[in-house]
Amino acid sequence: MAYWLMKSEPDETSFDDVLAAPGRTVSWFGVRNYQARNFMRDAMSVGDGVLFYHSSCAVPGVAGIAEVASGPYPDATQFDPSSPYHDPKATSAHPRWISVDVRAVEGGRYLTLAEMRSVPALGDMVLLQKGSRLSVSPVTAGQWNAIVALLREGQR
DNA sequence: GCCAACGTTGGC
DNA sequence: GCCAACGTTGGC
Repeated sequence: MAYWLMKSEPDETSFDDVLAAPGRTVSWFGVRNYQARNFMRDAMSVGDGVLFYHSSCAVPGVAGIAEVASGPYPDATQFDPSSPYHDPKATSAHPRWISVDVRAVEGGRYLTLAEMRSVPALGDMVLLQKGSRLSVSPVTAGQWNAIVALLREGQR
């Protein structure tokens, strides 16, 4: 079992939006970076743990725990000329970008990026490296356990 | 809104 | 295949 951190802009899709979605599941579309795509296509498995991260917002941080709920399939928005994620070089015969389904598992308190930076056990996280801007990044088991413990602090 | 860092594009 | 120019990301 592997662990991942996936970034979403909460104005577009927040963790609460996923909790409210049918089956608590959404399609993760719009990834347009090859490294992030390759993680999703080649390394993710159904059941992998996902830290749901809110980016490009007033207070970035981890909003909850989710899981990978499907294998990879073509991202429909790449074929849609009216979508901001449209890719004119992608065809249905040769799709370039993929999606996976993500299911919300558990909320928690909001763990801010600033707090994550203060936790020594998280110092090696890909997310926290200088210049890192991958929208999908791997998380080690140790990092995962530390973050899950922090998310559960003060929760009933 | 700024800007550092990174990724992509395209001329050569 | 190099690399300058440009575009994007994302925290602050």
